[in-house]
Amino acid sequence: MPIAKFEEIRSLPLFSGTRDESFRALVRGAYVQNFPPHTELAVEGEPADFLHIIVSGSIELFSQWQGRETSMSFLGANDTFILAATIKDRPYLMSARTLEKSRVILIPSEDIREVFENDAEFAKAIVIELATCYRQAIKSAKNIKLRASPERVANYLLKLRCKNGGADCFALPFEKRRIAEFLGMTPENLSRSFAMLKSKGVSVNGQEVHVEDIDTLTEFAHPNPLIDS
Amino acid sequence: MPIAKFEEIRSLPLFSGTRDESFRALVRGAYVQNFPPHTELAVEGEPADFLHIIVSGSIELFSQWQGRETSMSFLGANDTFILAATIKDRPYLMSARTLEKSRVILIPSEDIREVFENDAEFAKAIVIELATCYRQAIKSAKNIKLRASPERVANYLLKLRCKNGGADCFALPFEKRRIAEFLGMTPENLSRSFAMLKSKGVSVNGQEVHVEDIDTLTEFAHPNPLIDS
DNA sequence: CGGAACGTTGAGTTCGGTCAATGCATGTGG
DNA sequence: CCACATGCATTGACCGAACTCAACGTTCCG
Repeated sequence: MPIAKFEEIRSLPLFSGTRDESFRALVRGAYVQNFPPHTELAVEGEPADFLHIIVSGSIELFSQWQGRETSMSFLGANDTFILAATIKDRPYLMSARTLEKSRVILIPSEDIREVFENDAEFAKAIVIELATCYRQAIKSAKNIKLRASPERVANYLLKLRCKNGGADCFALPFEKRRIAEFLGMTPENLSRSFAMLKSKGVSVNGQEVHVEDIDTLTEFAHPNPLIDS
Repeated sequence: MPIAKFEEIRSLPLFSGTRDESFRALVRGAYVQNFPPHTELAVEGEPADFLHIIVSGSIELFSQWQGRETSMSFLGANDTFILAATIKDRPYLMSARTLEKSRVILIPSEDIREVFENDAEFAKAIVIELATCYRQAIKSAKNIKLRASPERVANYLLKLRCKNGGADCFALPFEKRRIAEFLGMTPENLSRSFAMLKSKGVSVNGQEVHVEDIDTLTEFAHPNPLIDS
């Protein structure tokens, strides 16, 4: 496998400190793949044979139980999944599907574990990535357990606004039904939350969001860095 | 600080592969402390100056927002907290309090980060510990998002039964109010769930639980290794 | 021009939370 | 030893939040 194909990930935080020799060992058995939208890349319960790194596109992690389904997180370019399963050599806890056309690099889990043993810088990068994922999971749990659904929606909009550089007008990044699942509510309820947030100076038309009164919205949402980062 | 004081943790998975030299560096600035019940050891939002390792006793991790509070997890002997904050040098996301008299070892976060850089075996142990915590957090989120409250209670009882060697009679390990918070419900609702589970062959008297019909309970709970491990 | 998927809205129901009263166990001080 | 206070657990009544189901409008595609 020519290393040139992987130049696009060489500079990612996960590999930036990695020795050239280690990097070559990582990409030796790796391959790049393009997936169409709505393709399942991983199914929960299956063994974690590859670490996945997203080059472009977007991917949803979700879980199912007894016919119910919930979104766990949305990933984009440069994100990885599912590192913990790779490290522990255990089955996936979540399934993954593409939301749009996506380009993904797959690295055999064994290679990850091997390089991890021999390259301290790579090990450090892995740990930081894992710690970040863990803290994100804790924040998500706090969001679900401590907030009512309109509060979760309000804080989600504030986060989106922030990601868009603080503009008062921006687009929802995914279908509303996906956002609803992610926020732990039904699509119907998300609609009602949007309707209710009109009184807080928010208007939603299709994918487009207008925040007309940031102060009122913020006062209602009570955003907190220990939940919303 | 005499190394003898720390012999009790030398054999923990986190340190079992660590070189003697590294271990000495870790315990040099460390200290052991005994805390009475209901003592706060950490407050969310504060900087993570120490990694905590529980020698004995039990500790609750919890979070607050807008006057509301929720239990995030219960820890016991040999568990650590809060590793991710130590690694990333960021504030705690959760507060910690003792539930009973507890003995805890505190290691300065800087020492952890330093030894991590120089001892590959220790780094590996850290990563495994972190990956375990992360997967536990994911399981917990799935439990909350995918299950109704009586289902969470039923599965919690099955897990307790398992921890007690499969005996059909065992004691709840904490106050019911704490268990309720942990399971994402009110104490009143936990009572009602217990009442409802009578029809599934469960009787709860005070701290004592009797599982009289494991098959019926299991059929209702639908336990899943990807949630309940 | 259908047909399909999504989003919204309304009506009805269920689940879970709030509040208040009671019971029970524990602990304290007289 | 008793009287009393305190805190937890339970129960019932009530309320509100969120889910279900159904209907309808819209958009997007074939």
